[in-house]
Amino acid sequence: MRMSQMFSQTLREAPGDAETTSHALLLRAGFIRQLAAGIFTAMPLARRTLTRLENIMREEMNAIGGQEITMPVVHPAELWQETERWYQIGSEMGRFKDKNLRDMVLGMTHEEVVTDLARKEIQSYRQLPRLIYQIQTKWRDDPRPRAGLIRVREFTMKDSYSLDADWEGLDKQYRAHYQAYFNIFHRCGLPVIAVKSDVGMMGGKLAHEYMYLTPIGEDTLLLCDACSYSANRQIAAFRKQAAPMEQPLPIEKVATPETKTIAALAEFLSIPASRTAKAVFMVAKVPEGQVTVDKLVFAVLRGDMELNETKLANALKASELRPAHDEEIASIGAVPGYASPVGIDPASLGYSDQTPLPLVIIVDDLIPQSSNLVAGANEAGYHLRNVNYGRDYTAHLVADLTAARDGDGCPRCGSPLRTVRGVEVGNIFKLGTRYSDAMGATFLDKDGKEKSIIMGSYGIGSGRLMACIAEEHNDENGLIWPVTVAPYHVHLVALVGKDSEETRQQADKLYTDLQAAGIEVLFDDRDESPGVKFNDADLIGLPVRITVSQRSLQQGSVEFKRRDRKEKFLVSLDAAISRAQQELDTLRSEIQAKVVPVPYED
RNA sequence: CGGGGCGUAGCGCAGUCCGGUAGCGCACCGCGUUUGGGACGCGGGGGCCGGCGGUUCGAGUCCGCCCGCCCCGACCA
Repeated sequence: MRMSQMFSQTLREAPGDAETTSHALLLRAGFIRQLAAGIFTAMPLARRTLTRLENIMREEMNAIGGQEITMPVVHPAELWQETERWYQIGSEMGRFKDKNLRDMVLGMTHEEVVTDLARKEIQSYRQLPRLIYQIQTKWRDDPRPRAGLIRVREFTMKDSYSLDADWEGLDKQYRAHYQAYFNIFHRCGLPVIAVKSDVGMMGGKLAHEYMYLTPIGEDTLLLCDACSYSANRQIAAFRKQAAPMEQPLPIEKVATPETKTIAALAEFLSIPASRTAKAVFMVAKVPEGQVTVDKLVFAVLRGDMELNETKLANALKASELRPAHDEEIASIGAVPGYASPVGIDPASLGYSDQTPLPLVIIVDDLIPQSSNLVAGANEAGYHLRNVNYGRDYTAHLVADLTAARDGDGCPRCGSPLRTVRGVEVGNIFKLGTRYSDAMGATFLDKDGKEKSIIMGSYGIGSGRLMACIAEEHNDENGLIWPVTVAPYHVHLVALVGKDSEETRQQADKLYTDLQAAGIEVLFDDRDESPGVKFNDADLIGLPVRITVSQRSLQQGSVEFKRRDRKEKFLVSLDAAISRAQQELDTLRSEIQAKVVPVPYED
């Protein structure tokens, strides 16, 4: 490609709203342009990188038996109603009506369409296992797009779906993806870790997320350096420090003026926060069939713990959670700041006039193991000492509700956990029969019985992957693309002075010869000063730069420079092509050395 | 959805407090000079100052409503 002909330009200054490195550099180097919040155009350079990423994904998917298909972006709503996700997913789903006023969905993922395909195509166990995948546009109307390509609304995803006759088959395909995904990221030069994760809106049994660790990440992960336990904070377990059980003492009401927070209460009574119980009120949307019911949730945690909303939502099977308003709290007779489960009878409350919302009382699993806690008295300015679960109150549910924190004990080995931030670049889910049951995707097994197809789904966002690679590989001058995903291999810079027609001709010839040798070249043939050309080359970040100038030609040579190194060196014109091949091969083998088997962690 | 910030030329910004015919740098076009780390001279083009409404003789500037974009949080893959 001749830069004089290229559609995109570089920018000297990044737009002011680009705050993350990858966003600013991709904009400045002319890779991406924004159309609206979370909606971007891939310009020619980005398009080439994306194609390379996607081809790596194709190779790895094909290697584990994947067959590429393309499913529609627009789906009839009926499919999503069959699985009830039409009712469970909120404003994140793009919905519209076609000209016949039929409800339609913009695909945010493709389980429904795959399951519909499977129930039509698959009749026999002889047709299983299968693995299909596509690289397709998704629309998820995220309430808050951010950081350039890291979190967007419209994006391209490689999504694959496994279909199996038995659970062993699913496990096999899941493990095949587990390694194939590491291969993909490693071949793209992106270091990642796999962590156990929440299944979220996908439903299903087990999930891992592939995390690129970076401070700009929006997920918090807990890692154990001792035993390699790793999990998203949303589901991370940890060893809770249970206090020794004591003989239950009689309840005692104490005046505790102006102690609306746990910290204030603990200080006022001179006790550790772990001797208190904390009340957290939320309103949960809980799907019941085709309707969603709002429920007031009264969650009780030990005072030194923090609520993990994902764990709470999972325990309640809630699709949405929000903090309750004070009026809602008051409606059950609790007093905000001094709320207590004591004296609130879970059985007597329900769909009554006093309580517009049905109530669910749920306690953290540490609470039944904690004796003589201080809890609210449901009266402003008063608390109760020696409150004991079971004796003084009970709950509808007991579950793990608390968020793991930095330094908490690893659930496996007890060593302190460490928190890091990460961006999720891929995920794998064991869906099981969540979709095939709902949509009647069955097959006839060997034994003549009709069974549900067992499914898995697996995704990698290509734009986010490109952004993470940009975030990882750059310096103060610009991007530094791994050779496997660089838009071109070589940046050929021609420094053509006034009286150097020969330089121009040599550069043109080298451009043609490099391409003839199968090397992809970006040729800076523009009428620009050397400074501009070198700065643009650094900004765009192709792996190898070759400079042709009168100065080097006088020695019969051209100048080579690797983008990731400082050194420059001269190579004779005759040897330029083979040296370029050699440099690229070296770069390729440096990356290939990182593509290694990764032990499976369940 | 809550909190904060910002919308003036392709990009970065000034001008808004205190109303009086819209500016700077880069980029862009033409001519000439220049060519190893963001050159120089001369001459040019480009703006419904986010939108609508109001106040005023007069609004980029004051008032109201709306929209868009960014950041933090909630949420989410």
